[in-house]
Amino acid sequence: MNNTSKPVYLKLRDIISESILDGEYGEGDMLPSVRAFAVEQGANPLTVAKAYQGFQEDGLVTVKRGVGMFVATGAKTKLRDAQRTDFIKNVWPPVERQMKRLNIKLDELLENEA
Amino acid sequence: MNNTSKPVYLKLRDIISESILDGEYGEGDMLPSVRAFAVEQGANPLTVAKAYQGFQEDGLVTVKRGVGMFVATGAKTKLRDAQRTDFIKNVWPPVERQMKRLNIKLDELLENEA
DNA sequence: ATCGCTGTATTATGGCAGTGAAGCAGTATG
DNA sequence: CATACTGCTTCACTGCCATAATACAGCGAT
Repeated sequence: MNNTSKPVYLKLRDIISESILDGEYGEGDMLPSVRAFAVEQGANPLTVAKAYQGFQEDGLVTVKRGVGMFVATGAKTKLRDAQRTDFIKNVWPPVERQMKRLNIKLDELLENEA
Repeated sequence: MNNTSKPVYLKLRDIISESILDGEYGEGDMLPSVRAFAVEQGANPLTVAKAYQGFQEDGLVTVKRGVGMFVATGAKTKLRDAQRTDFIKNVWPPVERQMKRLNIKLDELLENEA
């Protein structure tokens, strides 16, 4: 499948991103600890740490060693902008190319839902 | 990048797919030999063979041992249908989900080209 | 039959990514 | 200081990808 073949740490990264974007974790909130999140997701603590690592490199979370990881100020906006840019630059172009090549119209895609 | 991180044999597979879809290799035409295509693409013959292997398993190419590999009858349609199904089932849904989450409208995407 | 092309199988090697187990290091609280 | 939480570092295992050298097997033309 598409989701099955994806590395765990990337899937975790997506879960966290979505949680922040959806407001489940507001700015200043503490994220679940590495171990807690690992148990919750049935993953290895180290794998969770690897997922978290990317966020702190991007300045989306603030790390207080010995305390926890907190959603940085402006993280939601920053994350949204980054994902929008990535989508428009990297995700959409190949999708559009494939649609053209296969002659898939937007109509066919939008019918499939209410 | 997106293209750089992709395994070589998958990239080769894509190149061949596009060539067939675009009619560069018509039905009945012989595909480049493993060794020739390897030189052309700067890859290893074995890697090319691995790329070709998937096509014969899907019945898209006919193998004449000692002669070469030929585009099967109906391959173009078959390939097109398979890719359309895959696109609609596996590619589009996550794209659409992300567009909703990031509030990206189709208008923004379609402006960027003539 | 021989030569030159075709695809295929075998085995081995190097590199890299993902995952995992244990232990180290920092901080708050008592 | 002791405890219990936090993140983080180190070492090792696994599997996949790519490459390589070599050999084998089928076909066509000379």
